[in-house]
Amino acid sequence: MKNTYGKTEKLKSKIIIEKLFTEGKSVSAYPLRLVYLKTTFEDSITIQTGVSVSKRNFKLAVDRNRVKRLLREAYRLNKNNHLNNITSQYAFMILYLGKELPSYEFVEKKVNTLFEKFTKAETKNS
RNA sequence: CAAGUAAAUCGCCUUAUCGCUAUUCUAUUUAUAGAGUGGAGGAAAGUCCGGACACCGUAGUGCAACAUAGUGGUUAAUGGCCACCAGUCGUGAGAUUAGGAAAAGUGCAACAGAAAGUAUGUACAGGUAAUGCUGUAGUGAAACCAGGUAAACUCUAUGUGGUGCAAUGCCAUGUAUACCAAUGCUUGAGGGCGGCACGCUCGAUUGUUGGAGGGUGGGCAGCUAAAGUGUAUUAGUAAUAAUACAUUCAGAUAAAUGAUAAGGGCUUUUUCUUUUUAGAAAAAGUACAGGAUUCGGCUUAUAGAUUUACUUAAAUA
Repeated sequence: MKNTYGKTEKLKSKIIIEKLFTEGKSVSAYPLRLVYLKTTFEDSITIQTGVSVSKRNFKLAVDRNRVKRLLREAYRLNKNNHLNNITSQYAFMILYLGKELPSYEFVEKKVNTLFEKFTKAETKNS
């Protein structure tokens, strides 16, 4: 698996997103929160991931874009460390709950702890 | 030189690694790989004006509402822009304007003054049967057939149909012409028509409104070659227009243009060297801000840098 984050890996379907927020479980590592749900996709992709930043916390579009880019980048570079062994299909949504612009280093660290928590929670369940 | 005024321009760069998006070519396992080429702004912002484009029935009359307000020009169009005149501010270069009408009406008016209008006081003079009946003095910008004020109502002139690409057209998927309540069928419910009235018009075999509920919530077109951009010449004081040549320059949709590392610019501060110009080192900073149908303006935000034209009374050198 390469360090890519292309079109097919992005979570786009409105139905799944709605379902994700109503039925999904979550783990958090402040200021990040991961909402996830076991679903089935039509494509052969195992995981689809989206990224979201509240308009309330970041008024300017420039800042929102910046945070989303950082989150995507951290996910792209670190997903193989955590998600290679997953067999069933998942929908992910990563939320940024903070109010200040973070540095990349910080985001990367938090994403790693976030996925560690996630794998722990899921292995316990199954 | 310094301090200013106006106009215009730019607004970080390079390399490496890992990525994103559109598209072209090649290969095949037909959705993946490889290679190539595009990929945010001067304001993309606010959504304040005006157009293009699309639909609503080519959209009537009156009232209301809103906008504009010297003269001329410019444009697809404007409430924008340009030129000139006038007022105000500044030594000046320039800046700025709320620049139509007070003999249509209503309202308002500091200080002074008896009084600023349904008022007539005081002193003196004149006059009468009698009386602020007449004149002068006094206050004030203004004292009665008079003025001021329209960033007060108002009047006048001119203009404005509405809704916005979530418009609109098509394809796919899927369902409920079911249930409950109210009301109506030519003696007309309700809609079209924007705020009201008139007027016009559609209208019931599946009517209309409300309740509760079911389904979709995907894709394609619209969607980027245009009042386009650059250069030059000509006309014009200018806004702008015409001609010639060159050029193709984002199309995403939980929404692409990024991340990391290294180096270099630029600015400021401190320290050191030097007669000065300047040089070296360290630290900090490097703005405002992200397309969403599109174009022309306006408004607001913006670290820092550059260019051109012009001004300077007083003070200082």
